[in-house]
Amino acid sequence: MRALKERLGGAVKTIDLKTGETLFRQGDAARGMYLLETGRVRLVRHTPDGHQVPLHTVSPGESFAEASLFASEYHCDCVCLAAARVTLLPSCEIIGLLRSGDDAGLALVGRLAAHVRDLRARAELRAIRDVRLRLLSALRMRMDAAGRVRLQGSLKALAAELGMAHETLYRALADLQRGGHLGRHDGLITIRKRD
Amino acid sequence: MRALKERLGGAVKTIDLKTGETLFRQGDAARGMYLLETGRVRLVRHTPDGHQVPLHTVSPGESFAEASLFASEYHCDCVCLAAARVTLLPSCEIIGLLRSGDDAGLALVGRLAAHVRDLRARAELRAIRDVRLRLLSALRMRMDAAGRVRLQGSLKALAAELGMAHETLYRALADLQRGGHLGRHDGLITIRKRD
DNA sequence: CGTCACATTGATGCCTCTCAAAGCTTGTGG
DNA sequence: CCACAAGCTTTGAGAGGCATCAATGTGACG
Repeated sequence: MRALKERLGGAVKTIDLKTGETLFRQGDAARGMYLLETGRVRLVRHTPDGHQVPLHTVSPGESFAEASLFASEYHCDCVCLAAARVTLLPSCEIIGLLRSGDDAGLALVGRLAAHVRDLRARAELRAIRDVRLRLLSALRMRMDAAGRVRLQGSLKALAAELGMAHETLYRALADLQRGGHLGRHDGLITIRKRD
Repeated sequence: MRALKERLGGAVKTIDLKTGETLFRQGDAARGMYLLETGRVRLVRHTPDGHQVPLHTVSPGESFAEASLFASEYHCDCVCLAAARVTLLPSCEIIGLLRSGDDAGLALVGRLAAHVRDLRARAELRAIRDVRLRLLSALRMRMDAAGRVRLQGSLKALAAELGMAHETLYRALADLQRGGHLGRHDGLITIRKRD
């Protein structure tokens, strides 16, 4: 990501957004893809009858609007949820990079492919109905070889990511602990092996 | 798509599948991406608790398993829904094409980007808890300018895609119809405008 | 004409959301 | 150094919604 930005050098452009501001609208000519440096933005699509369909909420460090690299116009609105700084990577520069066969371009393709895999993994996780199994699967995906998980953020944030109420997550965690599936010690979760 | 195949020339390989056959399974060594010539195949992941997560249903002319280009093994199953003919495009050939900056490689990147967009849209849909709203949003995303939706597959398949029991979808559809949100006539669904 | 998959509706039970309250941790300001 | 606020963690009780089981109707297809 950084490499891509550096490779493009002066062609990138930094934009600051205030809460509620719109970066681009559905139908606007596509200028390129973006990197979210700080803050939070949301991609929203409008249906013909005026309703809104939220597509994605972007967190810092993520790229977004990659699909617009190959489109003539944006297919959704991008609105700012919390004061943000974004970097614009112009389509033509990116495409030039790809056309040149530059490694940074190849790396971008790899990231896109990884993105697809990651999104599919999340879809799988969310499809698990039972919250205990869902939580356990999520933890298994994050654990090291010894079965230990050190959570990055709060349990509450994890609950939101897994699509459950935070109370439900606490209860599920307690249940799994009672059932001997995992142990907890000051923020470190240890997952017991199962067959 | 055709361009990609022609560019690779003799490196491609044609495979015929019967209904129910499996092209590859989760964990198989990745050989490359595929092009669906005729028929229909589906990408499916299996969750630990035995549920299926349909990731994507491929129609003729589409490419699939692009993400496996940069992975050592496939991360989902590919099963044949209707007798199909597919073309295998080996990873190493494709990567060579990308490195050369060929237009066909560029088009591939565009498809990957579109895939990301599609998966995000699905994720956002599944995040809607109320089944009626979820169904309505899904229909809104598929309707034309006049608010009409002609479903591709069965309602049962749509239910699986939206992550709900098929009975629940029928009931939700009936509810929405009773509430005047939509109308149905021999397979065609018309969505009423709302303020 | 039988079989199979989809479509539809009913009844029931459980799981998760929601509201509520209390303990715990962290940070901040007086 | 204390007191207070704010956010996370945890547990309880209740209500509602969706999955599940079950049964029937329907259309396609061989």
